Amino acid sequence: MQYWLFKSEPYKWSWEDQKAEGAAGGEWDGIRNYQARNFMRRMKVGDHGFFYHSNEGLEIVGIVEVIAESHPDSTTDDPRWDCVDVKAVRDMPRPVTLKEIKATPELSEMSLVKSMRLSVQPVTAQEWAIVCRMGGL
DNA sequence: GCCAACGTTGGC
DNA sequence: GCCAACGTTGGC
Repeated sequence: MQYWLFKSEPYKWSWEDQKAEGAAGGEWDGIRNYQARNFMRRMKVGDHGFFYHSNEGLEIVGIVEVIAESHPDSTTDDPRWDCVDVKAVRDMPRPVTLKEIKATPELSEMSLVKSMRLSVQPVTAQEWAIVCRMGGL
């Protein structure tokens, strides 16, 4: 099982929107960045990811699960772009803010801190555990 | 709304 | 294949 982090600007696609899709979930589409796409290609069904609100919020608000592996992104005809499907699993009991993450030495190597523009990124098992604890899980 | 960081594009 | 110009992201 691998862990990931998915970023979204809440006014485009929010955690509420994600939850509204329910168990059926939906495509994590619109990614037009090779690095982010390559991470999605490595995802397996059952992998978990954090759902992060960028621009507004700046916090991890929930947990999603990968429910379909990489396939063509239906929002483009360009064959370069693939995406996975994800569904909402649960809210973070207490959202974990970027500020808190930056203030935590054990999380200083997170992509969220080091590669701030990467919209889909890997999270280590250790980072996952720390953030979950901070979020009240 | 600004602007720094950084990824992408395209001319050479 | 380099690199300048350009566009986008995302924190502040």
